[in-house]
Amino acid sequence: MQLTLDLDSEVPIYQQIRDRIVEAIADGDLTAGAALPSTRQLGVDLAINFHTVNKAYDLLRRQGFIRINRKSGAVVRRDRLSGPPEAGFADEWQSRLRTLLAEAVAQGLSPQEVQQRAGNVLESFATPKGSMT
Amino acid sequence: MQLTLDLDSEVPIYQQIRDRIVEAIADGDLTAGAALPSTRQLGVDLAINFHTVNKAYDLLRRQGFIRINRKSGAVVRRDRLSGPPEAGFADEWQSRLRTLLAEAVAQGLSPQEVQQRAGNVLESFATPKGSMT
DNA sequence: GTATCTGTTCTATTATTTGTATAACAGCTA
DNA sequence: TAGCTGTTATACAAATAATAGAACAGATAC
Repeated sequence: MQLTLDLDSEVPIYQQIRDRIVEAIADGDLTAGAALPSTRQLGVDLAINFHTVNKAYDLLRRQGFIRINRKSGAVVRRDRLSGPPEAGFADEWQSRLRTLLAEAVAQGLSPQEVQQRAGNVLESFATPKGSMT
Repeated sequence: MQLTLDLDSEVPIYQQIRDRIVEAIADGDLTAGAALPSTRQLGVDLAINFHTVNKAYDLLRRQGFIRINRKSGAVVRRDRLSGPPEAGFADEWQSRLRTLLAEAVAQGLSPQEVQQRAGNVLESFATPKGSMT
C-alpha cells in the first residue's frame, strides 16, 4: 500500500484513495481477503485526517469492493474475475465509459488509437505482477 | 440539441451539459462549425439558469471543444478525427481511462467483456447517423 | 486486568462548489 | 430603436470536502 496522493488535484482526497485501491485490485496487487490498513494508520501514513480515509473506505464498501468488520477491519471482498458484478453496475458504468471515450474521440484521437490504449490498460491488469522478463 | 438532463443525479448540471455535447461531437451529431444554442435560450429550454449553461460552455471552451465569439456565439471547434488532441490531453485522459477500466475489472467483468463494450461504443461513434437499415 | 488499537458515531468548523438570482455593459442585428 | 447576445460583477442558499475533537465498544497484546 504505497498509494500516492496529489493534494493539489481537483479530485477529492477520499476519491483518490478509492481510485488507487480499485486499481490495486484490478492490478492484482490486492487479492480477495487482503487486509487494508486501519483508517487511523493510513491517515498517519498519508498525513491526512482519518475521517477522510474512513469516507473512502465507506465508499468502497457501498460499492461492493470491500467488507468492513469491527473484527478484521477492511478486507477486499472479491478477487477480480471471480464473480458477477454488482446488480445494476454494468449499465451505469457503460454510461460513464461512453462519456470518457467520447471525450477522446472528440479531441481527435482515432477510435483505433483509443481501442489500442484500452487494450494496453486491460493487458496490464491481466498480467501478473512480476511476469515481464 | 435535445439534450436530456437528470436533475436528481449527483453529477452537476453543468457537467451533464458538457458531457452530452462532447458525446454529440463524438457521435457526429455536432460537426465542426456547428452553432450551439445561446446560453439564455438553452437555459430556457432546460428550465435552468443561464449562468449554469454559461459554466458548461466555458468548460467546453477551456477544454478546446468549442470556440466562443461575441459575434457568432458558441461554435464547435473541430470535428472528430480531424486534428491532433490538445497538448497534454492524452496522459491525463489515459489516467482516467485506467481508473474506469479498473473499476469494471475489480467488479468482476472480464477484460474481454470490457474490451467488447469499449469496441461497441467506439463503433457507435464511427457509424454515421442514419446508416443502420 | 490494563493498555492499546480498532471501527463507529456524534458534533462542529472552515472552505469550496453548485445553482440560482439580479443587474449592468457592449456589440451585433433586424 | 429594440432585441438578442456574450460577458462580468455581486449576492445568496445549499451541499460538499476536509479537518478536528470527543466518546463508546469490541478485540487484542502485555
